Amino acid sequence: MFYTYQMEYNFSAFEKKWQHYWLENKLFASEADPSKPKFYCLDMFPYPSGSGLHVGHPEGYTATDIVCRYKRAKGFNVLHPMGWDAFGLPAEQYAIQTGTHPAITTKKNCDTFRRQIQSLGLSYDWDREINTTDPAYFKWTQWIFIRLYNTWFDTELQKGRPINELPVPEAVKAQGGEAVQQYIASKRLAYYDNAQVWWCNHCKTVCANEEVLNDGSHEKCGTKEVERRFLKQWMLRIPHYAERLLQGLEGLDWPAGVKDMQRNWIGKSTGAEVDFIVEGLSQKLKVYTTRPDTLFGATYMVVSPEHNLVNELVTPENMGAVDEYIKAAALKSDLDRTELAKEKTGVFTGRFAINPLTGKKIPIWVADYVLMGYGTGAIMAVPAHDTRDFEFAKTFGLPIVCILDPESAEPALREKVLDGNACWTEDGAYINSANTELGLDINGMNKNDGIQTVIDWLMEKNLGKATVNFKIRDWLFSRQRYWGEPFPIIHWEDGEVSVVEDEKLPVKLPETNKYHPGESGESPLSNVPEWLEVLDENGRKGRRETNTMPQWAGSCWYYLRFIDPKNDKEPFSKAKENYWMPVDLYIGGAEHAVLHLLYSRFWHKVLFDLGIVSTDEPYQKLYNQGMILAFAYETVSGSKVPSDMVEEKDGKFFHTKTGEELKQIVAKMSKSLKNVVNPDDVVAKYGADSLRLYEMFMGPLDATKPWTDTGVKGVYNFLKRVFYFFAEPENIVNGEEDRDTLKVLHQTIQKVGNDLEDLKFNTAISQMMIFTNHCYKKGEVSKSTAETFMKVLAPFAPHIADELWTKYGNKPSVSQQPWPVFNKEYLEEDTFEYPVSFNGKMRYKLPLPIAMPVAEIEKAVHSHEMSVKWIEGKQIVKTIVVPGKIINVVVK
RNA sequence: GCCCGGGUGGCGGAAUUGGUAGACGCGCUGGACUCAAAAUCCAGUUUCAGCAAUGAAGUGCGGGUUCGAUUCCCGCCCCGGGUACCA
Repeated sequence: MFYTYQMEYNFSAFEKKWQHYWLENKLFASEADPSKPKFYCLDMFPYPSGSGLHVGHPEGYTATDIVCRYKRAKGFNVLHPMGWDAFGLPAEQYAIQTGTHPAITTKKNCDTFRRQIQSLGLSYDWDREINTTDPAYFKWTQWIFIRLYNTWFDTELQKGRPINELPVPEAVKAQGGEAVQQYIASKRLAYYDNAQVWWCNHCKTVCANEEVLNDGSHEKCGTKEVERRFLKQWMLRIPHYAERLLQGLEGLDWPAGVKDMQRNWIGKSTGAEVDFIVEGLSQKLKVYTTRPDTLFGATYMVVSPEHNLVNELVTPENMGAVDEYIKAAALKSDLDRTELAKEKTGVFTGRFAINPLTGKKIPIWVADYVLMGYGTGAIMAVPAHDTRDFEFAKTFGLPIVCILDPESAEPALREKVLDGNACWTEDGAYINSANTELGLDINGMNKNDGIQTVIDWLMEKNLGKATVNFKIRDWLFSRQRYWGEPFPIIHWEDGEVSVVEDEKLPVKLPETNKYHPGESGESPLSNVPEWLEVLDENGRKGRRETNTMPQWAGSCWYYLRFIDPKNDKEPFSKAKENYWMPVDLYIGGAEHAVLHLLYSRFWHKVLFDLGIVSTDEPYQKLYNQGMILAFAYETVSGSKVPSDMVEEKDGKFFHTKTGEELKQIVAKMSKSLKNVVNPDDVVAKYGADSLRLYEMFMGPLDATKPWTDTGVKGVYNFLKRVFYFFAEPENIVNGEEDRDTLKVLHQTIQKVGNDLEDLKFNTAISQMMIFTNHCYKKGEVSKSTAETFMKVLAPFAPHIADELWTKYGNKPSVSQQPWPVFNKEYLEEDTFEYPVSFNGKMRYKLPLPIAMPVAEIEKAVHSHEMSVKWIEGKQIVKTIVVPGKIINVVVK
């Protein structure tokens, strides 16, 4: 049925209708079907906060939704799920304040999020919705933890293996059962140990290294109340997978920046370990260096204050000073150490080591610029060629010996370096680097050859060996909180630690009304004796682990559960996993570039090694959506002014109270600036299609961009124009389509399709606007053209597309129609309007047959009346003709 | 400091492998419709000069390669993100 009069674009009259239709008819439900190509498209599932959706969420969700709708039209079997990463602190803090159980808050927040997401017309398969706080879900999180606990990493095979395959050395076996257990524990990927950890006094919990920002604040709460504590904690040996995690990046279609960040975080470095003889001590001092080639220039050594040889190294007369220094260093946090990086501190131990190459005595110092957690916690210092050592040597007047001539440096700098008055870390030619007695001479060599030669020599003389080091540390995996997955672990009174059997999972959270964590790191779970205390069949007493898992746990494997979310026999069916994995497109914020994505890759690789999943990597293509910002206002002095205190006059901004002129800036949306945009309001005012379209039209998906209400109005106008034109029966005619219209239509089919493959939504929308503008100029199009356009528009604005599609007498839904095939014939032209340039400047345009030979084109250009004034009095040097592109005449 | 991005009209942003700079949208200006307004439609809109035709300049700055550079190379400046004594 056609409209018989021009109707308003009354989106609210049909958006809800179509959303219900899609949902009720399960249009977007998908089942594994090996006969069809699959496409697994995933959003980073949200933490359902109490404040609801903000406009940043729909950005990524709309992008994936458009891709999914497009891929379905292209014949793919699409998996597109949504769920909730619902463990976390806010619900628990709320519980502490109000006594409301976090499960209640969480459910309410999830309901809000679901309602908001559904109001955007996103094509999720809601039958697959999951929630990390659901025992039916975290049963399997616990199950995976047990797998981690029961896995060791075989360095030789570079592969995780079941713990029962771990070869135990005879020497350990000889020491008895306890030693064997300890040995096994030392190899498990999950282990329980005393660790120096970050403790947040505000959150009353420990946090991962990764969660402490470099300004010393806690990522989760923003306070700077973090400090070091020693606590018994669960740790995961992610460094065992460092090399695999690094190598795995190679084949992934990820933003280069994210790969770089992961590489930096893993922090692989190659170098050598070198043993130094210490005067008057039987133990040798082992250092790690990436520059073994500079051994000739090592003039002193430094051990970190926590080094286990410090007490042996320090001589009686230096004991007092060293003790004092170590105590002071222990009180400093890593942050303090870093902040004071400008001024190096340290103290002499009184002991000397021998430089194996020069034979000279070199002093051993203790200094906190050497960290215990990296390498061996001791270094050889080469002040001439390491900036940190140089600063230290300058501060304490230690000798600086240049052993690498900076040939490429400017003469003045080179002079200073040679004299030991400047530091040089680049390449050059070695000097003072030979010891003929020991058979080593690298003088004249460059850095690369020098490093290799010295390493070979060290190996040969048994003084050291080539070594690889990683920055990445063990992952602190427990939190002293209530609202998290309980560990499936029991500590028995006899000291044994055991995991809960698979059949007894999940270990659920107990009911309690005391959510307060203890002052000294006991979890709220330790206040629930009936849950805490257990007995085994022999009457042995045990206590459950009271820590809970960090929020990262649930998100480490959720993409796998989406594949088979209702399975209560196993985490997911092997066959389905085999069909759907890997995730083909994963879109989310760049803030997860390291933590979530690295943790998740780690778990996945373990599961892969154990044969539980079929791919080595979980996410094939990753894309980060940019942040959506808002305009904000500040005074000349830089203080921010809330948006409701600002008025605009002639493009300038003024304070409503003081009249002061204000500067418009771009900032994050915040309650205090009163510039937060709520998607619900946008949907109410302009409709879901407008919100979707605007989010995509703002700019490239990965760009950071400011929200403007006039921008929303822009795409809303576009949709109105679409509606007015395509809902008007007089505009839609029967019969053959006009050639011009076919051309623009097929350009649009092609451009939109290509842009979607590249995630270039903004230019795709622009092309649809061009098509619509063309239709207005023409005044009418054929029914077939209108229907084709609806198929192209449908992924972006599915409600209006289905509304118009059915008005043409078609059965719903247009989203089940195949993507239109573009026909190249319509795009071909027999003439091309050449831009004619003289010396590279475009001067006029000349339409010529596309098939015209180059020689004739030249003739036509040279003889053209417009060319006269550019050629007159000059000589034509040459004429460049690129057929179908440009003509450039070079004159002199 | 180091590693990634990015600087294009009044604004958001377009420009295959180097080939018409400013698509599309916002805003603005003018016109149509209207008693009027809103809505809608049509036209114009990089800057400067000119009534116009047209000309000159122009993609952060300075050089270079090229018939031709937003695109490639060298040296800077600014903005955003990450990271930071990792030997």
